[in-house]
Amino acid sequence: MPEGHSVHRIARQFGRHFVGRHVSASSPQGRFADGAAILDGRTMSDARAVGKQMFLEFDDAVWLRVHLGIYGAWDFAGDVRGDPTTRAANGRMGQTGMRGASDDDAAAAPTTVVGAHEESLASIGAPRRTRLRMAEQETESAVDDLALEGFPPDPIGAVRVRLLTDSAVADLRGPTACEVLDAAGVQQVIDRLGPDPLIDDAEAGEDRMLARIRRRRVPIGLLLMDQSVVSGIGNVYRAEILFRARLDPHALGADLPEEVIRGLWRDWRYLLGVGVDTGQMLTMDGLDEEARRLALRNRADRHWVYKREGLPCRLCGTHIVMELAAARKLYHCPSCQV
DNA sequence: CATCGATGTTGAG
DNA sequence: TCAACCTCGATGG
Repeated sequence: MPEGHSVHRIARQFGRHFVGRHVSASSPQGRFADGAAILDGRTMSDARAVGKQMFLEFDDAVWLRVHLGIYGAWDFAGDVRGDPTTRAANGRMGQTGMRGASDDDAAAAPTTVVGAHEESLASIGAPRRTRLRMAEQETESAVDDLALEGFPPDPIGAVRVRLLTDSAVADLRGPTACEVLDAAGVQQVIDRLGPDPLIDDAEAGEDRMLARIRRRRVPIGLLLMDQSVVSGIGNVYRAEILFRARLDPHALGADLPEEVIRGLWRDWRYLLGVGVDTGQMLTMDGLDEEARRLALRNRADRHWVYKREGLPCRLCGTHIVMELAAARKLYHCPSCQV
């Protein structure tokens, strides 16, 4: 459910708090008991994201591949304070913003309350925990509850995998993929993926995406979602990138001018960077500051076209159109995007 | 309480 | 092309 930016942030979180640490692995839910047994007791040696795929490496080149799919979520807790990425990785990464528990929500959580309480918890030697699910829960009582909880906290819900160090815990629930692989298996997965702006060299990645789009007589709206064409773009970024390019989703890849395709790659690279830095899918930087502030206030209405079916286009007033494309909702402005 | 839907992918037909 | 997978907050009764 998270698009590429979230997965990169999760990998960063593992890199900061788990890599180099001895890890206890378990499957509280039971569905990954065999895999957890393989990982248990090893030291994590690397954490990498490619597009929406994440790979955690353990001793002896044993890898865990995780794909969150549409429901999946990592829930971090423990001594992870002082980490600028913490709040983004906290909470249920991957839930929709509408349901209040996305990385966007977590990233938007006020930092003052959290910091103050963590400070006091540390000073009394109590277990520290920074699981914060949504800004709305950051009340006095909610934080007091945190203080009463021990470490590690009991798993909440159906936890497929729990990775635990002496001071941090990560719970995985609802992934579409969760499997142990060897190095060759990891390479096989990566080989099937298109370029990722945060992994591939800028020029080489751009050329690769260009080549993969130009030889296909397939609508660009579908190609951007194809992870073998370019990695990490999901339904939100697809709609927003196409609007930002004023590009008709139905235009065929093979018909697009080279410079247009290169522009798509560069915009994706830019948006991904912003997303990784902020934990939010900020796609409206073209708006004037006041309009942007108003739009961001309501998280259900913070994009150019995504989920804005029937609403007036922010630029021309034409009703935004939604259609199903390959069973996914595709939004665009029929007037601006030609 | 039941049902719906979601930032996704796979594989059967 | 479409159902299945999988989880849970939101929604409606």
